[in-house]
Amino acid sequence: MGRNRATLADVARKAGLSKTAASMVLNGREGTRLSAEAHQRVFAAAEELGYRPNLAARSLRTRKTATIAFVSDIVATTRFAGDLIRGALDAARERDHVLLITETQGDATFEQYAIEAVLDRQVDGVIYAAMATRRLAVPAAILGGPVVLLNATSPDGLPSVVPDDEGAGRSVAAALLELGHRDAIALIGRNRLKEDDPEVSLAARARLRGIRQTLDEAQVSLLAECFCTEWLPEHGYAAMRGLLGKPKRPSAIICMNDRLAFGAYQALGEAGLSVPEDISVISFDDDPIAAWLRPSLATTALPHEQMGRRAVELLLDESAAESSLVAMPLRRRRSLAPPAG
Amino acid sequence: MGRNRATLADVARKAGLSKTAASMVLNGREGTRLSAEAHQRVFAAAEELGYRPNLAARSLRTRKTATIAFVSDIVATTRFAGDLIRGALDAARERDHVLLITETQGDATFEQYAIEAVLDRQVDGVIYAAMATRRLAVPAAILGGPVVLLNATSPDGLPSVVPDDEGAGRSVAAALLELGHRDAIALIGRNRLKEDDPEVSLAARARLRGIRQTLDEAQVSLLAECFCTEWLPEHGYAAMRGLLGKPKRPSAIICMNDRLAFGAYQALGEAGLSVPEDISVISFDDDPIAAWLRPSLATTALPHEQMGRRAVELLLDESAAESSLVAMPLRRRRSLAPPAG
DNA sequence: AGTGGTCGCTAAACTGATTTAGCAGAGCAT
DNA sequence: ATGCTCTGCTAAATCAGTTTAGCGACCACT
Repeated sequence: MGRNRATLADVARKAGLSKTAASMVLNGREGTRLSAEAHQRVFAAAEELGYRPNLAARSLRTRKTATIAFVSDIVATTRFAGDLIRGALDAARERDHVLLITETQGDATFEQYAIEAVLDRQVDGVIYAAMATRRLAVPAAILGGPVVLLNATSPDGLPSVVPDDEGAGRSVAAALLELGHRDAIALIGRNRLKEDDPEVSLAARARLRGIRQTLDEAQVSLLAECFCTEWLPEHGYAAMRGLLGKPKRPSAIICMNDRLAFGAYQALGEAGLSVPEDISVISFDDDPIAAWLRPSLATTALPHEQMGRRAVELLLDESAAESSLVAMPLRRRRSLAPPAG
Repeated sequence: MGRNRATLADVARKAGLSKTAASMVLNGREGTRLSAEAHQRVFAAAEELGYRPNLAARSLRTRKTATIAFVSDIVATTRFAGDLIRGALDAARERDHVLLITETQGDATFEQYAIEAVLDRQVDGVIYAAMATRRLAVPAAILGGPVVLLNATSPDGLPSVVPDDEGAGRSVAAALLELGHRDAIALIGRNRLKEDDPEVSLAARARLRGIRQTLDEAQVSLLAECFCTEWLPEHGYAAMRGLLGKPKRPSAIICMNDRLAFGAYQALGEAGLSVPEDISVISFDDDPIAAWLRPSLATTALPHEQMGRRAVELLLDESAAESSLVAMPLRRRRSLAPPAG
């Protein structure tokens, strides 16, 4: 891989100058008194030889690698990881950096290994990412350098990038109120564990808070709240069936995520009810299936790609703010309508 | 990030030996005649100082970085990328390597940049991955070192890892024949572009070949074949509606992927037909939605994680074979039943 | 007593960049 | 003529490892 590359010494020789001169010219150093002609010669030589600096040699001296570590708990199990990574990748490229990716799988041994691996490679900074928005403890070892938390917060008050779930909760509730839904709104996806343990999820509580706040302001209270042990389609299905078994049928359903909503759609379909004519449905995440459902599902998007970008910005740009709350835009789709009757 | 780390010189000093001795002991070099006691002292000193080698310095000399580049066309748009990466990540960790990830977005400028970025960092090898199984041309620049194609093949005959789509086609057809379906099997998802241009897809043609081969052997021919411009739910939906409008209703449907099948389910639901009582459905990919559908969808799994692993093995393990075709296991689920009547 | 071999270890070169310290020559003032 | 500053450039040190070449002590053998 890349043997016989021209070295700085080759460039200097070809230009008839010293390595020092070549190095300074190529690095665009200010304040050197090298002649315009010397600049020309160095650039020409570098061009001609196709010179590319050996980054190992450079970072040995400078302790900079133009490399960022992206350490996450779980890469694969969620589709969202891809977007997070892609955003970070883009922003890193714009800043001439590259991403070193490792995964801890939530395992202490792997985490230890991952941290050592990236520190050994002298990365310029670490993005510590969680796949579900949550609070976590950052290993002390990486606190020696710049760290940004992505989709997570920590007790240490490190800079972090998280989605505005509370705002999303407000948007969702407001969208229903706007259409005239009031006393027949039901919620699917309450979950004690997610709501009470910030190390499991910060999203559940924030979404709920946003929903409650907006409904309270309109003096509306929920018709029903269904608890689900997980946020998967089967749980949404079961919850929806439960709701349909009750005397008062809801006019609108808020699901805590799109997968629950998918399950709810299935139950509604079986019961012969139509979305949105009989019941409106709105949700969170903007999983691809939201757009695939019939009718398409209104939801609030987790802007993962933008979050990934933001993390790199916080890490590398001096000017960037300390932390950031990324808005979750509402996607108005076919699953919303005014209440029937 | 990792300043004041102990150096090899520190370890040597503490052990009362030379850097040479320390280096040799720590690298477990055979054939050195260093005493057992010297070994002890070096290990003790390294342990005590928490010594970790500076990889930049090491790779400057050895031209090895224990880093693999994972260059892919598109990371984000498909969920599968995560699994591919995760498999590679795991296998890399087991071999004490780390993954440098870049994305070309199918853009020549970005590709150029990505290639340079990884070559500058002297990666030990490159995994060149495509998100849809296809044929592609590998940039000449990376041919200087080990390269493995992942989910792709190239005219250069480089080692590659691809799923056995033809085998999957056979499994799918065989599963239906086994249940007694014969003259009323329809296919959804024919697509000239995907079938004819290997730079777009290798999967479509291979799947089709597998299906045809198995049906031919049983002297069965397809009842109908629907063409779709894309393999998305809406196209599956439209195709299924088209089929239901014809005089002879199919007893089983083969969809070229799970998203098409999802669309087909929607059309069947609207038409008041049940899967699998009225119509069996089987498909390809094992997208997470396959398990979420009601009834759960039988499909053949793209073993992305295993493919990621395999690519690293081909790249780093001497013993590994040249190329590999990874089996796509059949997932038998609820969407299959014998033909009605 | 001289020679050769093994043992246990080390000095120094080397990788390819950056950076510090400083040199030679020109121009100018005293 | 001497000292001073400025210009344009370079030698050498440095980063932290790996690797080559070889040194001195000791033993055995003739």
